[in-house]
Amino acid sequence: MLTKKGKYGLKAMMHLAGRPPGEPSLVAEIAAANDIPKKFLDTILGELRNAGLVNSKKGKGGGYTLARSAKEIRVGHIIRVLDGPLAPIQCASKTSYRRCDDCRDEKGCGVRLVMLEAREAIATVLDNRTLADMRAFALQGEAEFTYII
Amino acid sequence: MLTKKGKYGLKAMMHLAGRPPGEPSLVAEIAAANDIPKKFLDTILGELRNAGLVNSKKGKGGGYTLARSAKEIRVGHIIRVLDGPLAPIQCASKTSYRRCDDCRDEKGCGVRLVMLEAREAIATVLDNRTLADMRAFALQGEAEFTYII
DNA sequence: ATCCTAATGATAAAATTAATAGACATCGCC
DNA sequence: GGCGATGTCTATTAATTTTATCATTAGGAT
Repeated sequence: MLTKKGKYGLKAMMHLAGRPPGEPSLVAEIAAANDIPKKFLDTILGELRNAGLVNSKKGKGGGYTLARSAKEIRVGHIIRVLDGPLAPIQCASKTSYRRCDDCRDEKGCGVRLVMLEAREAIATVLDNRTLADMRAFALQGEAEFTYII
Repeated sequence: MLTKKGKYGLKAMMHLAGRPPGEPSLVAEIAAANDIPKKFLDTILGELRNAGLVNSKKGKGGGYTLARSAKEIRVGHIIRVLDGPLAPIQCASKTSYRRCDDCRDEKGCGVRLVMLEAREAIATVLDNRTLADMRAFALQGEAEFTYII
């Protein structure tokens, strides 16, 4: 399960992806638009900046912008930064493997082997979907919605 | 990420799957064999029993057994019982959907749409893999291991 | 220089969830 | 009835997540 941090982060990134490139958004603005506690969002965007996914500018006319085009930002990357590894279990993670302290014989651990499959499945989705895809999905869903009305 | 509860539960189920069908295992035995705190395992097996995945018998000669054959127990089921929904976000869950309180327009929520894909990918793996598969994996990994030696 | 704006950082409080322990009840067999 | 096992209930501890408070730093405009 994603934490709220992860969810908020994704929403904030979506928000940024929806602005004309280069035009910064204020944290307060993003927070208000997405029902996110402003201060929490501050730290979230801070982490995303440290990870090189967004840029920030202080002072008047400042705010946050995407560091790259939305096409070049993968959903999996955002989630790893905010919520940690995608794998259901650390010994099945590729980007941040760690041995289980319990678990005598890792090679013969069925749990791990199944979780490797799961990790693969998750990563295949999340590392191939970009912010741009996500945004396109949203607009499409939106359109279907208004069409029905 | 799985919690320890989930991981311990899977390991315990593997343990049961490895016994001749019908022959009960003691909690103490399973706990010792897998480095699981006995009391914690008690409650885990309790939940698995309530979910109908294992049977228990008290008194001498008692213990836990699988409620069905290992081929008929899906990994996804075990995880759902112990750790909750597979979906990365509740509004993307099929078995226990819940709306996000934030999120004005669910239809047009890109995050949700991508997470629906992710959920699908995860469930495809975990709902098709059974305890028996997991055990087969383990034996195979084990074999490769000893082969290398 | 000074003032306003906005991000930054450090810290800590509150809330939630996860992980474990203990004591006692219950059940079933011999 | 006594022993060997699970079952239940409660409490405690630890870890993590979420939010709030307050002070700081940097940039731009006047």
